Amino acid sequence: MSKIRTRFAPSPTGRMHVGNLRSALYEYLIAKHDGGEFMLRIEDTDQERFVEGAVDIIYRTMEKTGLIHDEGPDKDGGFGPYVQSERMKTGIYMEYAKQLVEKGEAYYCFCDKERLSSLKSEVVEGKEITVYDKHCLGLSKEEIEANLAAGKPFVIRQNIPNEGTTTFHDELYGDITVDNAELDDMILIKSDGYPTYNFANVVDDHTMNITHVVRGNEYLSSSPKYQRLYDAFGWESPVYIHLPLITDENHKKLSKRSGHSSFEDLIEQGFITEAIVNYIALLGWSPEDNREIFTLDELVKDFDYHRISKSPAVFDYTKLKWMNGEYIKAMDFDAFYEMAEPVLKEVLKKDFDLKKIAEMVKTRIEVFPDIKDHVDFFEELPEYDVAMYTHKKMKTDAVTSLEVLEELYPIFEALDDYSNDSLYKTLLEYVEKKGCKNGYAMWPVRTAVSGKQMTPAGATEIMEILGKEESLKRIKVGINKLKNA
RNA sequence: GGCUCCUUGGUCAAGCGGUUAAGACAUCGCCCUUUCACGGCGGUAACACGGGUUCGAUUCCCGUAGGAGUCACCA
Repeated sequence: MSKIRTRFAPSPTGRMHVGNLRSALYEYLIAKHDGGEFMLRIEDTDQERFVEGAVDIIYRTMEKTGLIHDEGPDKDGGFGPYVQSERMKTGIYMEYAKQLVEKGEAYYCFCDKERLSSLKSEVVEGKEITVYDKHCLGLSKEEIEANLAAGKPFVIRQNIPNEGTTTFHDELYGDITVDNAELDDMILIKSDGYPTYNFANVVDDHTMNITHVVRGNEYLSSSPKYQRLYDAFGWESPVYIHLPLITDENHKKLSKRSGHSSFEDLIEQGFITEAIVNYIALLGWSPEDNREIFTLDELVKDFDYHRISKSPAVFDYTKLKWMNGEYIKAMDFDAFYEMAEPVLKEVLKKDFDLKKIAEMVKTRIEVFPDIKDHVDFFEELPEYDVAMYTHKKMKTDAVTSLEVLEELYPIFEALDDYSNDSLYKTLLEYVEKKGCKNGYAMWPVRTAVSGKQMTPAGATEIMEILGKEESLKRIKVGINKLKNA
């Protein structure tokens, strides 16, 4: 068998949807696992939905995620042009459409919007469902010529018989058969001369030698029509691989409303590219072993498309966050700091040792914005409740937070070396003298000095960062709080 | 509504006729500790239902139910 060739064929309409990104990933993986070729084709046949700059988003995302194409608009591999609007200028689509007309597999249609909307239609769940009545199929050659000569706008429709069935084969779903009567005569060429996605897709996949057509499950129901097109042309059909849908927590197709439906959304929310790629690879596919953390190269090596699942997968934001956390923990410190620094600077305006703080926080966050909540107390002591001084494990009242803080205050006041080592030593000495467990001293100090339930470091580490003056000030605040309680 | 697809814990999922039905996230508990967090250990939790086929069904077949997708001069 010849080399596998897959393609990613997005339309430039905005951000990169995670469903699209996963399609691109799988298309890349399927080709690369087999040493094949991965191609990028821009499907911009919809003039109205075209968004300025969207093509750049596509390039940028592909490069960032490492899904490097072998051929594309910017990399000619001999099958160009790779942009459909440019391909159209070569006349390819019209040419093939006319071929179909010759064969009786397609026909000109001059029906206008009014007639179309007067067709028997049914409204189901707010959607209008109309089936074209083949009205123009009955036009004589003369009538067609006359209409064309008169410059009457037209479309070209696929001619699907009302009888019989059509079957196509999907690698994952097997043979799927539908009654032809279910299939509408879809438009191949629009009145503006552009091909529809449906038609351009088939023509391009064939003329660009695509061997494996990998796409979302939402195309499953229109695939029989595409199959008929291949058959009508007498072309060998490609291997079809339809991917299970990615849904939101309500099991509906992931939409923009979810707030994390695009790659850009996720990047803005502080996720790492590698983690995103890794996570979506596992939405609909699993390896033979139990591994979950994969680099792109490792995925290429392990990816067997026969293991792609058929049922839809919920996009689990929580698990993505966990995975992102794993990636952050595995990052080397310099790379981490580079990404953490801007976030730290957002909340920390005073003169702190940011690197030290970054180190504290590295193993505790899942996404970068988490940093803020972990470190904001350094900047300013938050309002906190005295109740935080009572710890559930400190049942005994033998040693109270108040007495600890009051006794410790003068000790810390007398201390000049505010390094963590020195502070810690001092605290331990106190504990020993006092004859209580470490926690009875550590807990109130940490609380006083941070005002937080949860901190990225222990009491003395925090004091070191804060410095003597601020530390004492905060302990004083704590003492007052406890006195007034 | 027609058509098509899907159905293992809350979520991702392994399983492909015989298993104590993996693992991960989440959740809960315990341990550790500068008594939080991080980390370690453990627990709770699933084969949608009903018929077949079979010595034996989570696994194969058929129904039912539920869910989803699709039905554009959008892709």
